[in-house]
Amino acid sequence: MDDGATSTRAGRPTLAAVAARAGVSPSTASLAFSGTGPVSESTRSRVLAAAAELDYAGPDPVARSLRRGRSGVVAVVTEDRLEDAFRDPMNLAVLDGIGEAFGDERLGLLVLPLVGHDRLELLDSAMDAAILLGCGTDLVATVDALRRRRVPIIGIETAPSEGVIAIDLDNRDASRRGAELLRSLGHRDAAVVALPLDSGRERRRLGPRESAGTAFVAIERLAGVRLVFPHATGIATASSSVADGVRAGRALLDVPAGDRPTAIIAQSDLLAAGVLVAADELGIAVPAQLSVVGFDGVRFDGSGVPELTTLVQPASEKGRAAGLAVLAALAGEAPRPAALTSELRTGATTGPAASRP
Amino acid sequence: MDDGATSTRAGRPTLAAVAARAGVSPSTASLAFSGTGPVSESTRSRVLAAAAELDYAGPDPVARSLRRGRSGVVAVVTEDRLEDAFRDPMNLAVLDGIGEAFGDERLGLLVLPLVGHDRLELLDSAMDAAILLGCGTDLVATVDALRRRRVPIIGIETAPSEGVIAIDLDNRDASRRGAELLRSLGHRDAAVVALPLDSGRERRRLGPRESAGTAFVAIERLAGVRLVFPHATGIATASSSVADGVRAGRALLDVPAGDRPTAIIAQSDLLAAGVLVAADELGIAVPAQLSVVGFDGVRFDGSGVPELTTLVQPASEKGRAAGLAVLAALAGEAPRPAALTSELRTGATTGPAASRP
DNA sequence: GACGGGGGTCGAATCGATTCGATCGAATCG
DNA sequence: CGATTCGATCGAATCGATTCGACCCCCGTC
Repeated sequence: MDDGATSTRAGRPTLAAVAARAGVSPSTASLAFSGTGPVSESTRSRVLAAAAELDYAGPDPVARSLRRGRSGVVAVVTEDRLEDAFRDPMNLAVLDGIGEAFGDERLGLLVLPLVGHDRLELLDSAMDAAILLGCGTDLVATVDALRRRRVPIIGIETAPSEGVIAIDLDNRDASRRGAELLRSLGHRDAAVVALPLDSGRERRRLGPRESAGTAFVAIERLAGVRLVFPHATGIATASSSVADGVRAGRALLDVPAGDRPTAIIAQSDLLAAGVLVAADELGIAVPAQLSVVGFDGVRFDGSGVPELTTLVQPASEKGRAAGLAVLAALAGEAPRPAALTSELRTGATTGPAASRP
Repeated sequence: MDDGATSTRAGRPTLAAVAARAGVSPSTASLAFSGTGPVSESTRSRVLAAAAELDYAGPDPVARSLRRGRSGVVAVVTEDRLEDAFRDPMNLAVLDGIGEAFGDERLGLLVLPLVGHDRLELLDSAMDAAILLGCGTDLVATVDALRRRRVPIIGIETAPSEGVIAIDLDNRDASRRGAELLRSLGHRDAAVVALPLDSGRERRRLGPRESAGTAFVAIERLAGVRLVFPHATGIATASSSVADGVRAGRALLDVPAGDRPTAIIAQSDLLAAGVLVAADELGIAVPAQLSVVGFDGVRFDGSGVPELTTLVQPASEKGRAAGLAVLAALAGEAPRPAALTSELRTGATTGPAASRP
């Protein structure tokens, strides 16, 4: 049986061994470690001494989890490669908020990028709860798999789904407010630079209507814009990054001046920053000739990006809400969903529409 | 016993229940799921049908781990808050490299930020191996705790330590080469903008000698520079970010022209980018009046940062090497350390030393 | 027709702890 | 002084699977 592959555990002392050495029963030794229940001080120190002699690291987490029915692990499920998922500063803030909410609870974060062909098999890890972070595409399959595991599921900005505790953001309404600002400044229309719309992640023109079931956030934000500019069109990017923003910006702006939009609504600040770079390249003045609205409220301090007009979203609040929802679910309390709101911050990238030449 | 806190598991069917329903023994049902061993096609489908009827999600990962002695989880230990650790693009690339190396092995990444007062308790999670990512400060305590767990430990750019499989980078030599480029361009000295030096993370002047036992990478890179410019001094930043680079840059450059360094060696590209911003603010021309060297080889595409002269490090290679080291250790093979090298890439931010006025 | 072999199935031990109820001695109280 | 209670400890069941060896039956072979 010892094929060398089990070497991980070779020679690891067990609680029983420690108990034997200390001259107590395993149950008492367990009590001494967990701190629960009454154990005399002398016994406790005898057990700890025996543990030290054997170089015992404490109760095996796996065995403990089995017995307790808790693993102390919360999965963060994302549909991106890690590199992409965490390049988005908003996701990082969310992660941080989660950790903050956990506080003293000893919960580890298991990051599960559902990418590749055997995607769902990764969900075969021990977990006490799952947080869906950047999930839009295969939500149904993922949620089903998790539901079968009887694990609380928290969805951050996911399409509503039975049994998923929702942490929502007012994506649609916030986008509408951004668009309204532009309209009030005299803009008659706006082009959209959208977040990735489907799992394919290819860059493409936005159609007149985008089907749901793809990236929920992108769809919602687009819908908000179209409440104000019904014919708004634009480009769906391959990722939320400055580089893709530059590409989209060039595609929209590097055209005869008459065809050029007077305003661009980017669905993230990284994309907006890219659009600004593209405008700069092409000699288009912002906000004199072009207004740009972002989304997120990323801090670009010191990196030369002008202060964006953008919708500031409470990203770490999202994480905190998700973390609290996990704790509540784990405590057997009622589901604790949350709905957060974004705030329009007027920066230096929006201004009155230029009169068309 | 059912205090509501165990609700996670309430009503979850077990393999035994599935077996009973399918009219087979638990052992056979197990075989049907694991695919190991001989099971007739009819039996297998009967078991799977029973599982579907009971909405059984497959064998409990915790119980399986206990029996198998493998949890399928690899811990990534960092000494930063997640937000800070992952803001560094190099760490992201490493993470991605790890995932890439794992390939088809179903291994999840458990992210453990060792921060806060009860730091080490987080290591009480199930794990098959641990990768030390941004660890410099409390290496000894961390390594001890992991060693007691009898878990393979992979250290990425950590100070050498017994029992830690090292994935190293030529930090010292690479920095030396960067400094030599500057010397060959006529620079007589260079100021250093260093990565954080201690866990305190406060910004401060570099002393003439920095003690080891703190951030290993920063020390090594500094030592490399001092092989060429023995009296090099500068500023230790609070974090590797553009914003902190700007602050450090201002502190070094906003002085009477005679006191101003002709060259700055930043220990990361983010810091270097910040220095460039500071120089721009102060009207200092790069590279005419100031040469700047970075480290990492971050791609700033499209964000207006000029092409840095920098030491391009193979970040995802580091991750891949770490991942392979994990796999080797898990397979019971001999330790597989790695030593990677960086390459000097000459960009547009270095030039001949300006003759002092 | 007896025997060997192999595929399919099952029993039972095991992984390493936790925890409930029982036990036992000592201290408290009436 | 006997009864009661409380604190400390122990035994044994349990968590949910995996896996080794045994067993059985059917088939092919000599």
